[in-house]
Amino acid sequence: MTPQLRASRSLHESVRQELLNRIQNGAYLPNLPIPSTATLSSEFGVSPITIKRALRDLQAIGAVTAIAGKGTFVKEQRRFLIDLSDGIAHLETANVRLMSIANEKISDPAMEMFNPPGEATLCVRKMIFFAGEPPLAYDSTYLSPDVDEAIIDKFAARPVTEALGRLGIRIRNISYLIDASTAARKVAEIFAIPNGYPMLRRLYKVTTTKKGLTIFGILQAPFDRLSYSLNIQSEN
Amino acid sequence: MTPQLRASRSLHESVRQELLNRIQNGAYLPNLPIPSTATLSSEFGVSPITIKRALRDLQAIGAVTAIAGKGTFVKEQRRFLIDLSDGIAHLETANVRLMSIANEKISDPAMEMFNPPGEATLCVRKMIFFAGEPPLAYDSTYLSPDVDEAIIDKFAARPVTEALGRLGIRIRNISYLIDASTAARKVAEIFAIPNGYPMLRRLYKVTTTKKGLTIFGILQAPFDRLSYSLNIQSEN
DNA sequence: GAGTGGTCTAGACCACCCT
DNA sequence: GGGTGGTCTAGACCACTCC
Repeated sequence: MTPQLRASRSLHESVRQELLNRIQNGAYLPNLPIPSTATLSSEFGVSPITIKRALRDLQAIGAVTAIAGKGTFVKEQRRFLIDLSDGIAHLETANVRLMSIANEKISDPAMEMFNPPGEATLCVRKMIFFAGEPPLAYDSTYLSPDVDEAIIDKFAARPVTEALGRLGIRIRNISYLIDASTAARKVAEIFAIPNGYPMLRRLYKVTTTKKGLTIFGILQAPFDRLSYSLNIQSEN
Repeated sequence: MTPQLRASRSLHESVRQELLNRIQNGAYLPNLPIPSTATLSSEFGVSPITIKRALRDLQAIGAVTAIAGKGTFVKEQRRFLIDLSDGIAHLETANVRLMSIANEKISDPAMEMFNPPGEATLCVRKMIFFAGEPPLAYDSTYLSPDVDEAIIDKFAARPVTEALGRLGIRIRNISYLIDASTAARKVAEIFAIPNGYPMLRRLYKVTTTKKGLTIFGILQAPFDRLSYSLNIQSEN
């Protein structure tokens, strides 16, 4: 019954590779549980601890989700694609859930590229998701503390570019910084992903035609939920 | 001597958080070793295994690098920034090391968005790096198998857009897909990073004015080495 | 109550580096 | 030879879910 383990530098790595193959081959199906740690332990003839180690690595790369008391489930892979070719991240059909509004300084070091204001800003944090699906992204928008109440309300209710559209405010320029990061504790809780899970981030600075209104922010999503496309036509 | 551990859901998480704080506070300095597992074990009053668990998590998020036989070192954080505003990833001053040239089919599922050819292509794989620095990126370029020898040579020696420039071939259109991923075994070895390490990827499709020459490829880099910027001026 | 995954510990062995 | 991190195992306890 003991399957052939791939030659590899370590046992847990071989186990991980074999389980991953089964997932990719369809031997284990999305949204269904894989055999329990105890079962796999006897099947592979290795310690339960080694199985757990392999499963933990599979969680880290987004292949499975473990729920204590229930089992370990194969994760369904479905990525949302945002096109940035016109500078706008189109999310008109998305839902928004406001998480918090607080006075806060912009602290992320990657943000320094945009020369953000040193003083405290008004930070609007929200989740972006589609009905019936796991949360897509977490957005932190930083506004000048003296903006109108009406503007804050719009940013609390809709994604950035759509909020601007509904307010009738024109965009002058958008700067993006796209990078990958690892989920901090709070973000990991929100998305129900392990601490340190890879995140795709888009930092933005939006300048508008409305005097004094410049918007900074970070939109981040688990790496297996979102990607960006971009098309550039050569001039002439 | 036992320091106060942050209230948290688990011991190894508290330890990880405390060590991360020390790194960010400058108590542990870049490129220098932190105390050994045994030392930390007695300092925190927890099992060495728990320390190892915390250190492994810190490796996974790119905070430290462990070298068996030497110690665990704080990783220096320096990210290279590529501007994509004109569609070109400028890498003129970078060095290139050819890794392999082989006939291969394009297999990455994310690539399907570009409708790549189903038949086998010529795959040129190379490292991109700056002198005296750890490798920056790993590029896989897929060419039609019937391209000229001279063209293959240029792609083996230089980054894609620069190779085209030197060949005097004009670009008609570039499509990008930017996402995050986790390092497969082979890639992890090349970069000397742990298996499953977060990677920032840029998939591309370049169409040219030269008849029949369309280039597909994937450029990937460890998440803590590279990020992309993009600036969009609003028309009118 | 039985089964699940998550955590923590103890102890052993290995490969590697440095002196 | 002594120190380092990496691996594997055994065994225990917990919180949770489902029947």
